[in-house]
Amino acid sequence: MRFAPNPSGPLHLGHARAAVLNDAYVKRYGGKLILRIEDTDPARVFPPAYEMIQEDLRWLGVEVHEVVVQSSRLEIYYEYARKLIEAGHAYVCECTSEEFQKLKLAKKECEHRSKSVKENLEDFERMFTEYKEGEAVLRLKTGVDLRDPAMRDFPIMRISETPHPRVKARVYPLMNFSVAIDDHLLGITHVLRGKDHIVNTRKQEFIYRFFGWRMPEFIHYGRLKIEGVALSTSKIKEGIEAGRYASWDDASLGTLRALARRGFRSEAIRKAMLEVGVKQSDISFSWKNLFAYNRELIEPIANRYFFVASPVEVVIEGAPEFSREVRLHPDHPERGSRKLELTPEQGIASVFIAHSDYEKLREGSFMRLMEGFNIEIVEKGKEKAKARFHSFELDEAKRRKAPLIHWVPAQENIAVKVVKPDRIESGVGEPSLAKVKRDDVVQFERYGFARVDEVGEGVVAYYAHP
RNA sequence: GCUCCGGUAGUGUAGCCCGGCCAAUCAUGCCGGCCUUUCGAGCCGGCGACUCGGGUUCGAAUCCCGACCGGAGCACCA
Repeated sequence: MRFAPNPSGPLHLGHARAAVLNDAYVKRYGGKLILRIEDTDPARVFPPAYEMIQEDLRWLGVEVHEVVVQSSRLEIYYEYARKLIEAGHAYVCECTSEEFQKLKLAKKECEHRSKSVKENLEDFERMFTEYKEGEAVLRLKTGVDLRDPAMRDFPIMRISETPHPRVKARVYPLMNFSVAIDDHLLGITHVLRGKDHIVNTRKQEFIYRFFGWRMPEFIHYGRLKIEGVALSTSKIKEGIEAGRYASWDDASLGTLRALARRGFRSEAIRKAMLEVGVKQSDISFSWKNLFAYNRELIEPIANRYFFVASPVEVVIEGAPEFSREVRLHPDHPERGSRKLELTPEQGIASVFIAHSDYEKLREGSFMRLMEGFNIEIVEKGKEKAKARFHSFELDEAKRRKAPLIHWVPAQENIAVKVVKPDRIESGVGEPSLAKVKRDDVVQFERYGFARVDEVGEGVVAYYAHP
């Protein structure tokens, strides 16, 4: 089998489906998976992508047995093109695409179709020397009166004068030609790809027939619609150049490296893609499903911390001296604990709570600072509230169905920035966050899971999901 | 317009080829409960679908026809 991306950028969720599914078939039934990089359109080649694609596949756990780069195989395509011309199955056409389209729709042959083999062979060589880009293509003689206009004498070789980063060339095979030649020569027995290739499969069938080759088995799966992310590699590239995205792993992108940066595990992505399968109907991919799979994987490893987004100050009168060890993970005492502390001065201490919690408070509200104690709101201002210490007992809070709210001491805390797909949220985190390391996946209680991306003055975390 | 494909709960999926064991599977989601010092995890319960209309048949999610809806392709991109 094969996975055949364009080297126009790193892999995204759409590629992951093709890669994972092909990999899964190979692992299940035995065989070989070839990574074939299809770089026959010099205009769309992004040089770093050759390496990025392989990195992404390794991350995904896709086992590649062989790597083939099409630009290294141009001579092979030329050779088979000549064979086709010699057999009278192809001709060099000088029509412009508009002219040919008109003829094609009218089921009319163009004047170049009736040239002799000799003339065609000569003209083909001229594509390497004389013709300019757009002046000539090599067409396959499939018939101009075929039912499907798309099938009629489609082109298989063209000229591009855009320099190619890997090779010096000007004549390139078109996708349907190089794919058919390679699939056969590389011994591909099963092709698993998106249904946007169904028409291509029928085109490639002509080439197989002309050479008398046996067709591989084809499986086409439907489109994957993913809410809210840009998947088109060319659009992402534009966005990066225009400054809308910081890089290929910008939190708002659907690239695999963006997901990895946010703390997604490749196993979760594999599972989601395997679950989606190879149905030919289109599907709306739901993030919630992927979140659930990922949560299952990271929940056991993510230590808990308090992070307060958009902090608002609450001043507590009569606050007790308070210090307490709390588990880093409720189910894993062996992982140790973190210390929550509050040191009042003259009976007054101040904490930050999240703006979203603050909004729900009223004067007289009774609430509990998680892992701490119960307080009562005395006075609520716009940006600050006054509260009074009430009691220590958790039971009291439960009995009164008080909200349990996470908090951070106002005097001692760490600046935290959480980068989410749609915005960056700033806030403060508890002092023990000083101990987290880059790449740790943590859970900010009552907020969500995130991966630590940067530690220094403060902490920068990339948000994964709730 | 032309060529081709597909339609099972909010989402994904099993079942369809080989009709009965399907008043339809599993997961996720949502709602509720228990537990828990998270809106997390776990446990328990609930919600929720065969697009519609004909036909064949003793019997249809499954076979046939039509309608409707959705999608893909019709490039000198892959």
